[in-house]
Amino acid sequence: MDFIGLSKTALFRGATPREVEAMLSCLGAQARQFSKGEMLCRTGDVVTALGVVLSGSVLIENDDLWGSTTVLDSVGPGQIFAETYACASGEPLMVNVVAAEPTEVLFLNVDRVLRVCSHACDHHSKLIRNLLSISAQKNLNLSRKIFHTAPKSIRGRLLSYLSYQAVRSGSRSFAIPFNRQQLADYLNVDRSALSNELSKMQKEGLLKVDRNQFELLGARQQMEF
Amino acid sequence: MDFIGLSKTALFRGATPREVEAMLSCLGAQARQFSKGEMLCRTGDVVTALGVVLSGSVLIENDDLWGSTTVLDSVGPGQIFAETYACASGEPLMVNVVAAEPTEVLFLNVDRVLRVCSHACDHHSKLIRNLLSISAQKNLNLSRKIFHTAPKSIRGRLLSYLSYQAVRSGSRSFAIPFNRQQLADYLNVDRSALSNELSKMQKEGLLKVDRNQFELLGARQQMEF
DNA sequence: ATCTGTATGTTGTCAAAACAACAAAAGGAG
DNA sequence: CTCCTTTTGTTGTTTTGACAACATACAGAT
Repeated sequence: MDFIGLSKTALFRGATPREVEAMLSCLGAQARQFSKGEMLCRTGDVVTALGVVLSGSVLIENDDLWGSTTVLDSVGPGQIFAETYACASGEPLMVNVVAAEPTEVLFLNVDRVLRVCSHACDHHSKLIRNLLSISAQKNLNLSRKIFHTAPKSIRGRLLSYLSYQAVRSGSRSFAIPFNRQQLADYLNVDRSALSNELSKMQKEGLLKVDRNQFELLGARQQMEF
Repeated sequence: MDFIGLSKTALFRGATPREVEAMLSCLGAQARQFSKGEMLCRTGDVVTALGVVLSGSVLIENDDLWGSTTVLDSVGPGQIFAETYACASGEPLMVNVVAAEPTEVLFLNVDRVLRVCSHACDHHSKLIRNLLSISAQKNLNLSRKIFHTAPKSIRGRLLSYLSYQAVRSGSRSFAIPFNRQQLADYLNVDRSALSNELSKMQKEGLLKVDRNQFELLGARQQMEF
């Protein structure tokens, strides 16, 4: 990803490549290279800049009390990371950011992004709107995950998640973006138990499943369980 | 809460009462009254304005598939609501907003907030920074909740939550802002099971508890479980 | 002090889900 | 096609936590 490609990302959407380049110099953006495994930020750090992945990818990881590492997210070209911490001034990181491969990252100081400069105010304010939109979007994603993992039973979680997917797709029949293991992780349940529950629900006539293709059936789904 | 009070809120922090008043007229803010039980927004609505509670309070509620209602949050004077949906343009609400009592609310069109006007740009951009900061902060709160409810066992959740509280307070001894029931709700577990687990952990010497006062003990907490 | 309501702790039962181990199906690569 | 890998489904066992019911402790009011 070069500066031209940036104009297609969520953060710079709406700006032309020329404008992107102008903004970057105006903002004093710093590009840096990282080799595989190198740590860009670590738990406890207080960051003031957000990162834009230009090429390669970074992993957002957490080390628990017992030393084992969990990958929370993977961030690829055009996507940003650490923006939440940079925007909530002063909050120390609860995660590590590690290069998953040779990676080039652009760092943007959030204060300078938010301090509207006298020139180019219109693109600049578009950038700010994009940043806010990204943050709000992330917010909704997190809320939804909490929402779908709130029911105590696997069936409850599945119905919550699948109902939402049906509404979102505007149809009782839809595909989900997860395989079984990923869905189990998302809903915070055991994969085999998830498979099992789906089988049961299918036998009870609540839905039809084939791989990641689902169909919710009948009004009975409001009554059962 | 009047316009003077607004200057002490998270959204308007940094602006004087005079400046707040100037901004409000510049932004075309609309104040409205609601009587108890009145619905301000409902599931499925697409909103373009955020709400600031001036007096009274509103409840953020969810109606599940079976018609029962869950209160997700309560928003009081000086706090804002619906800002996430208003900022993530086009996302329909997944919740209802209901007046819990006679309530006065100020609605701010987010587009106008984000469209920097020619006058008063400095306060205006402070407002935008505040909004982004609120969003980022909310983001971190949601992430933390997801994080602390990720472990499958009650003990795991407790250790995750308590460790964080210890780090945040900078001491092994600290108070938490929840009673048992609230903590159980936050960690998504049964209250009595939570009490029980705390007892066990205390017997095992992992910690000391008295009401909402906690003390994490020794290095053993890294080894056990 | 007593009464009352609320918060917290304790115990036992039971259903649900984690876990483990395996079988079956799907999808590629040669 | 076969071989290999990955994904998904099935079954049985074991652990866990939800739930109910109750006991105890605490705080406020009278």
